[in-house]
Amino acid sequence: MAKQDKKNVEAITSMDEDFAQWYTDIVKKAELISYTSVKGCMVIRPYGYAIWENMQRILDGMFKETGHENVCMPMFIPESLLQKEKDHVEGFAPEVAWVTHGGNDKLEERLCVRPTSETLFCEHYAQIVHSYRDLPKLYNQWVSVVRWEKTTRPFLRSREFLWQEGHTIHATAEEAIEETEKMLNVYTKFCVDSLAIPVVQGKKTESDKFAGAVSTYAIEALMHDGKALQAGTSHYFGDGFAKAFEIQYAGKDNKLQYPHQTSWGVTTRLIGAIIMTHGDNNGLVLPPAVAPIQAVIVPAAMHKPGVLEKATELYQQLKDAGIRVKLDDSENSPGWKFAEYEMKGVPVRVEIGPRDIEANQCVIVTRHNGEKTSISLENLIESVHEKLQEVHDGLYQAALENRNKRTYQCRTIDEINQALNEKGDGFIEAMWCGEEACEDEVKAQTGAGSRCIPLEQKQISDVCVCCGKPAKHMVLWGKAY
RNA sequence: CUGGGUGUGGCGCAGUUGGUAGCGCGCUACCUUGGGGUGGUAGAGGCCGUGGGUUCAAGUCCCGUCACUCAGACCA
Repeated sequence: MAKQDKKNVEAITSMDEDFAQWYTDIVKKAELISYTSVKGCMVIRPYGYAIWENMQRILDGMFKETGHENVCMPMFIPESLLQKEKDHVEGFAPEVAWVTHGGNDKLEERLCVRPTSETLFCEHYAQIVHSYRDLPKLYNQWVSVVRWEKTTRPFLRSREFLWQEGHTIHATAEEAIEETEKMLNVYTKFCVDSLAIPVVQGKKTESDKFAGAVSTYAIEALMHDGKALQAGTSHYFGDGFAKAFEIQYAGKDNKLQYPHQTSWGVTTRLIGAIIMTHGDNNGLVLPPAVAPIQAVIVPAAMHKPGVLEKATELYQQLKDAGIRVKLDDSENSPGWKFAEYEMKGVPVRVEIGPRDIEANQCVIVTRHNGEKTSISLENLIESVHEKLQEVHDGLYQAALENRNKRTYQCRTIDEINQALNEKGDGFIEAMWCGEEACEDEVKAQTGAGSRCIPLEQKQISDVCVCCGKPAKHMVLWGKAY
């Protein structure tokens, strides 16, 4: 038994036993991050950063395709600038970091380290937008921001995190609303096609929307343990920021008017979403589209004549075919390598040894289900492509099944508590009257807060789950990260 | 911010009534190894998060402080 079993158990805490500890084990043992001496600030190690680079590459392509340009704003915001939009500053003030000194001299006005860059974009738009001909501006930036969080967790809630923030400005409200919806769809497509994570699109309730927004849209994902994670947001600002920052343009009719704005973002939190959606007790499981290594070649008996040569040949073939492949010819035993790359979530493993070479074949193992297949070396490239697709589809299906299994439709608060207690945490679909008091009451009594008002509505009942008055929307509720 | 846990070689841990540190993994060298963390021999490596206190004597007791972590409240 026991040797392997024991070592595996020691390597990582079981997710059923302690999900939070399992998560922490994975981020450390898969070498995604390392802690630093500043609370909430982490080193994203090469393997973790490579995942982010792949996400960036894919998303950036999607942004460019929808007409966006990249820019880069400074990281400091003067206090007076942050103050200009009232709701915005109230929302962010409690968690900003301040720069008060330059060298030894106290600054005239303190500078905040950007928690988000709406104010900087607005200041800039006021300078460059004068005519309807200047619109729209479709900007995006890839930067880090700082929010002084109290409780921190790697990827899920760190004090500094990497993200992209899109900021666009349009002549009309219609255009801006269309942009908001378009980017929500871009995020959805990215999560489904690249991360194999199913998401629910919805609108945030008044109490939950972004500080300064008219409306906030979000995609919500359900983690393996039944907790919800906000995976991306897209905000419609109307002309509120434009008015606060005095951005005006002359229309075709030569009348001055206020433009309409949006912003949208996803962060390195998506790496946390991948871990908690696809990971298992052997470690990380990465969706092929963003896996730094898509296939790893493990030679068996690699010092026997011809083995390493053959393995190198396979490596070159796969590499030439555009697959991110690694040949591990280190002195570690094959078994050690198997466990290592499982921990790191490599989607496909290719085993090649003397027996295989003799039969002109190799063994392919898929990470998500451990299935082993012998395939002819003639079909190596096609087979690996097929297997990568299989992993992606398998991951998406499993995540979808978990979500469906953990989505409960409830008519009363008692039903919510019953569902959560009997079946475990998950999404609750229940009706809502639209009153904030009821929203708060549901959370107080069940622990499940409102995640969003799904764009795809269902009629669970006619009355509010809390007060019994006529319902306005179906809300998706859940305990959140 | 509230409440719990933890801080001892690179990592994970032990350290009994206070007497000046021990184990496993990893690491280095050599040998061994055919398919799920291969086996062996010999080495290197720590003043116990940090500041103070009690004591003849502190990893061990007391106070402070910092960090990590877990559960809440808040947020991407």
